[in-house]
Amino acid sequence: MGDDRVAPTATDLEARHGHPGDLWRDLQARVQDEAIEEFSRIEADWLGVMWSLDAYRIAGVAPRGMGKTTVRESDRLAAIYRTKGNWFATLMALLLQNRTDQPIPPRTKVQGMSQVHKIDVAWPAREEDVLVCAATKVTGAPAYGSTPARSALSDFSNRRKELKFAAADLKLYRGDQKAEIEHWGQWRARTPPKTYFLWAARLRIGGARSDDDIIRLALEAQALVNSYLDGAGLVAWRLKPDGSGYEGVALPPAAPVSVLDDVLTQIASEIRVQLEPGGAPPEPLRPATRAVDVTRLLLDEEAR
DNA sequence: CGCGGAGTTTTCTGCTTCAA
DNA sequence: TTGAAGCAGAAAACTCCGCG
Repeated sequence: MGDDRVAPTATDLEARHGHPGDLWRDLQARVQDEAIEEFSRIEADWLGVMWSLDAYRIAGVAPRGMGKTTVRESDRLAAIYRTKGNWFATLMALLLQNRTDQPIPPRTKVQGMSQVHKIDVAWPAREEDVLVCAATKVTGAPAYGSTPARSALSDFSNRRKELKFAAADLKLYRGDQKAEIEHWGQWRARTPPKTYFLWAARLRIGGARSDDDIIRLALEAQALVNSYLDGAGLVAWRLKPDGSGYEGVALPPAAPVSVLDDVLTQIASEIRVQLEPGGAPPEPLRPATRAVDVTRLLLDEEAR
């Protein structure tokens, strides 16, 4: 994509790279219709969606028929681009639904100790006393215009804090009355919900800035597992050497975290273990007392 | 009681700023 | 140069409310 070339139009982009919204719809339909359970079976499709979306971003063109036309095109494109995280969350929920035969709607509200969280993947599908949670993230973006490529690790410190807070707040919801003095690691391991992190990352290669190293990503994910979470899975991709598309990047054999499908398997088996003999999820356990009266907090906030 | 539109809240990724 | 912190702006989800 030389700078001296005339900027491609939406028609050019669609002919060469497909339409990201259509590709996403097709992928979603395929996962549902074929009851697909493994991400590896659709990884190429996912990379195709990402490739198409990134092509539009690089060209500064908003995909046809997406977003509101009243919004300026650059803003609309940016907003559409930000939805890729929702697409990935939806995809993970669908795969897990197919693996468990349990309804798993994406982005459900779940009550934590101090506030309600919106959790990408939660089971059972209810607001209280959820037993299995997974947060998903999509990070990394190509360079466009004068903006340099964004590293897959950019902003990770913030995302990390959100993940830690959500995990701890959800576990604190039950308001454990035993209040025994015990090691943090033991408490978090035995206190529901189980929490997982599913990370999709576009690795930055070449250019003025340094490459993204998949080992670094894996170490960051592992640090979360060591301190807060029950598992983390990673899928990473990068530009093909000939620039014709994206290719998956394999985790090194000794990598501290797992590939996505391994963690999906882990989550699915955790769900299966907790199912009642009849195939229903256990009844929610309501805390006798809430450590924080959320209603009061909201009122205080509004009264400002 | 259900429907639909308007308004509000939450969440998303990435940009800017600042300091070490 | 790098990373922490805060913010931006739109989409999606949710809530509210009037109406028949």
